[in-house]
Amino acid sequence: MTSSSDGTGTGPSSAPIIRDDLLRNGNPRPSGDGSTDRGAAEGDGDPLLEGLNPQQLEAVVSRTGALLIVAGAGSGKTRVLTHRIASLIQNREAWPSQILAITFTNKAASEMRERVEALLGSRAEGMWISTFHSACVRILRREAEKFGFAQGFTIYDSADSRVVLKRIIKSLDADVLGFTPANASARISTLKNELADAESFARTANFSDPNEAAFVEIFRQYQRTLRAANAFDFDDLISQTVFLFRAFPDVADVYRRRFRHVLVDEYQDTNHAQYALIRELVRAPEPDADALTGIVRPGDEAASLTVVGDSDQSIYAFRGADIRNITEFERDFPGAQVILLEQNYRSTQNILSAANAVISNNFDRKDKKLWTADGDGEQIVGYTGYSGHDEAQFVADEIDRLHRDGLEYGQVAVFYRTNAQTRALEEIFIRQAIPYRIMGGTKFYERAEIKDAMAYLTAVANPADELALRRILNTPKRGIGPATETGLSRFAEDNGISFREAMRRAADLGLGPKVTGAIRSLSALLDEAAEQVAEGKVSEVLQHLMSGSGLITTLRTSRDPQDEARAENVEELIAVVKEYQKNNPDSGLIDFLTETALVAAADDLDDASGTVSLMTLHTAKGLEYDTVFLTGVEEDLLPHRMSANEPGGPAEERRLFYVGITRARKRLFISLAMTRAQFGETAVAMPSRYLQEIPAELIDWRQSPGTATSRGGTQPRALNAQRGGFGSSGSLANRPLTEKRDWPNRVTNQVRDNGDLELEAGDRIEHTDFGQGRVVQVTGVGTKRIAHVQFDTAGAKKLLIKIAPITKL
DNA sequence: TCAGCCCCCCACCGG
DNA sequence: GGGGGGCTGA
Repeated sequence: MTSSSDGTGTGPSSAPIIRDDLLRNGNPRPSGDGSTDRGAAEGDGDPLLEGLNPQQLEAVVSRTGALLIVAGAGSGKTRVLTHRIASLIQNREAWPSQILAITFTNKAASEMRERVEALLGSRAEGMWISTFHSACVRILRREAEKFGFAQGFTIYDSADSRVVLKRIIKSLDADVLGFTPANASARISTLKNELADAESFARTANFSDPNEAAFVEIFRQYQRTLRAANAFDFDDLISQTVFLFRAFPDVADVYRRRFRHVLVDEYQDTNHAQYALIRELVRAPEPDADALTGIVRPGDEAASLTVVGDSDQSIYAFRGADIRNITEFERDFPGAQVILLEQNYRSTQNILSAANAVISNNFDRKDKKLWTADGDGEQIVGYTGYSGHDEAQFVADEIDRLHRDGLEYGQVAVFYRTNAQTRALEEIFIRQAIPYRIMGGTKFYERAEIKDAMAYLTAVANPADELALRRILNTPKRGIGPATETGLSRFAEDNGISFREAMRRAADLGLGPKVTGAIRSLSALLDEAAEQVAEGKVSEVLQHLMSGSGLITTLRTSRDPQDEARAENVEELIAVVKEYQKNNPDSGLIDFLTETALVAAADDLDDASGTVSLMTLHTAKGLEYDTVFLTGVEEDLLPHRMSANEPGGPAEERRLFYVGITRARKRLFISLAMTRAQFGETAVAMPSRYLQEIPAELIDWRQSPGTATSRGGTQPRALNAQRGGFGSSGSLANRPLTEKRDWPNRVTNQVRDNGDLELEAGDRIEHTDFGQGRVVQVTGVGTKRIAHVQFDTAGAKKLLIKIAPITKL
């Protein structure tokens, strides 16, 4: 049992300002009885409680040990969470360091942090607001040495895992059994999400099945390789933290005592490993009695747990999310309080009606209808382009129009199902001079040249990482081929030394003088860099590695025209490092590597307010924008072809569509294309089945998919049967459209190098896609000059002069 | 033994 | 469109 605060020791638990009764788990607050019928008057005078509806207020002030907030889209969930955190701090019920708030995406984490900081100012420091993965890395880095890893362990991304698996599969000839790096990786990932490891799996495996026997061996070797490389993959970060807590209860207790308030966002998306981690964290620590006084200190009870979720927004089944975690919360945590937030404060009624109509097609759900008191708003706008580029052009034109009417670019988001769809959007946006930023994509860090540069840093930070060493061994080309690589590897094995040590002893391998010299100078470069690390400056280390290795120089002098851009990317990485260092003066090389491994893009380093945000529907969850473009609403994309035939697939894809719709505050655009490029080829696309689930009167089709038939002609286009088909506001209804020439407003993705073409107001130009027009105005300088053109038939457009496919007449 | 070239095969979503 | 594997020429 908890005694009263003694007020003498150190640490928050002894601070007199902490209200002991409130730290106690499960105790009612002095001022309340836990009923949801709490008058708003209670919030009077406290800015943190003002303007909350009764349910939101209860969710902020409730202090039961376990709290589930069922929050429909736009119901003020983030507001409730951030105010709840802020009120804990403000009322001195907790120190910031006692708060652990977990989200799924980096974007959501930085958003929550910003909002808490806005409420509290600098008092938010010391709070852990992070993704599951970053929280686990922080714990693992501190405790790594307790279980045989060095503190500077590497985090392998999925591509790294596949390289390892590829080698293993090849060495075992397991490819004949149907193993590929991708499927083996997926299988291992699924197991790790269930907290299985190679040995526990082996215990239940059926070894008479050659496939299963081979898989056990692959799994074992994979895990052995990672351990030898002092590396964790993404799934390990969670599962190993759970194993750590279970194996070392005293270590777990440190975190259990520290985090008195654990809050989990998007709880419906937790998988078993994440669930287990939460359970471990909110378990009561062993009593920590003061040996001298015998006083048991407060904080020895289980931490309070707040989870927020909405089963209609569960979209991560593909990585093991288990909806039961939320549906069975009350059984898991007896005495838990449940609060429902249903009123929507984000979207117009038209948008909500569309969302309600769509999601009601999912069975097995508790009926729930979002509603707003704010009115119908504008109709949803629909558009069908001939191709992905036409669709992108429509999006660009609408953004341009809205921007001219005063809407900030930062208030606009474009969503899509797959990252591949960004290409067409980017090509058109660049040509149309629309500032955009791709959120959440890992693209930059997935580029080969960036991975190369990062591998140099990794090799310095974690010399055990053979994968990183092999990657840079012959990058740039220095005449060290596969034979030499294998030779080094064998030499290391034969002599019981690391690959890195084998490089130092290259002279003993009996290789040619040229190759030996190449290995030794690389080895020396890495040694120099390692010494430099101790002095601090990560950017200098990277610059030294880049100039010493000649990576940038090689790219600059290459004959391949694309290498120039690659060199610039590496330069940009150096700039990123410098920027990182400026913002995090106390952070070292390992911190930087962790950050880049876990934080998809450098997107929270920059303020994106002046740019349109492009992201996948998955990244969009939890965010909101004034204006939303939901693109590629086609069969095979949404639902995606990989999900359409899986059990639960179409329902999950519908939730994804629902998530996208409910992000919009005022304006929602839904678009699709008749044809879509994939594999570099163009295929016919059909409207998504979900489109017909939106009541026809809610959508204003600027250009309807109508009754156009697919090229195969065996099926009418999916939608015309319902509700009399699409509105015929577009001129295309009831007219088969199979030929591109029948389709108006079609654009290409052509660009042209216009060099230093000079344009001024009044000039006439001709554009490949838009025909003739008159230049109204020219803005910007140099390569960023933009022509504002009034086309004779295509309307007003902005064009980036340098690359637009235009000629001066 | 290595570099260059061609061809094939692929591809959902995130940390 | 692009990365990786396999083949060929030096």
